Amino acid sequence: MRLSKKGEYAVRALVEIGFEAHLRPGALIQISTVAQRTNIPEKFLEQILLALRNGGVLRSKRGVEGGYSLAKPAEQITLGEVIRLLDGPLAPIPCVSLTAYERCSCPDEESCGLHIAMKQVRDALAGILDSYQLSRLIGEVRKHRSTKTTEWQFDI
Amino acid sequence: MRLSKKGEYAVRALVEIGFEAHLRPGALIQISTVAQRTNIPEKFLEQILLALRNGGVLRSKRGVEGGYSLAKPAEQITLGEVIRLLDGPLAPIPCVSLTAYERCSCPDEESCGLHIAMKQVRDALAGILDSYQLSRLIGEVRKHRSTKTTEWQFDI
DNA sequence: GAATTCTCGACCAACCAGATCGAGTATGCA
DNA sequence: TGCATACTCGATCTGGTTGGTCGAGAATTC
Repeated sequence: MRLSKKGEYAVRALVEIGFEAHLRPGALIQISTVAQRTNIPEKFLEQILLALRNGGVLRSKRGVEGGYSLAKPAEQITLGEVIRLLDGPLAPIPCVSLTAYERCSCPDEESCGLHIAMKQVRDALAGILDSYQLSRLIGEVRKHRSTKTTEWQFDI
Repeated sequence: MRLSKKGEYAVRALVEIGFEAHLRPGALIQISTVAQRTNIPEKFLEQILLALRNGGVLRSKRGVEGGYSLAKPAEQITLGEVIRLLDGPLAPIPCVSLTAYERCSCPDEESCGLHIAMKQVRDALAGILDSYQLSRLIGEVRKHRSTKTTEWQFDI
């Protein structure tokens, strides 16, 4: 039931990017900067941000003064969306997945105990992750970092 | 967020063994029989049942007329226990695991958004799986199979 | 046109999942 | 005792995934 490094890094990077967006609205932030601040291997992070971009979570600009920024408000980005983008479906087994359903070997799904249990798990997982907004994570970090730099604390 | 084949097979096999226990209380059932009925590769199933035995879920007897049976009542066996035995901790990342905690790279866990979110996921997962009894799964199967053979239907 | 920064495909080592094999050991029975 | 039955257990194999790196290319700005 593990979250991959990709998934983990994606969330951490997004928090960093979202945090920056809050400090300097509209600004772009470079891969290298994010990599430094989060301690994620730069070239690996590159792949991750690209996936997020292709998934519509980030927006990018090339060339001098280029970089990444959120493609939509942090309230509209959920952990579920991000994790699915990098780790695939949330469902523990394919036969209970809505997005990537695949028939399993049991003779009858309706009466398969495992199926019923895993459906519950999938629903719980989706329930939590799909309603967990990026803005919430950022808020958490802000609360913490604000003990050092308080100047932008008022405006949220 | 996948459940491994081992975990899946373990549950399916336990349902079969538990079902048998209900039909013929106290009886033993052989690996080969379970393998046939569940369509799980026999030698692979062997490993799984062994792990379940070492984990205290199954009891075994060698030699002629040997086999496996539940080591305790089906009400006392939970999906959580079984899955942990074969797939390890339920927690999506080690830094929120109670049973296999490991510090992660973030500077402060209390203020790490990912940490907070994943803790919720872990709790939800454990909440569902640790209260899901094997007997419930068996009941489900009984309900279904009883449409064909009804003779033992009364006694539960 | 040169510096910067994202894009993208190829590559790689390590690890793990899923599965198989074969020898070993305990047990019951003739 | 000897043999058949079944679990035990370590070794091995294959392919795929994970986590990560490299290098050339394309867009953008100055």
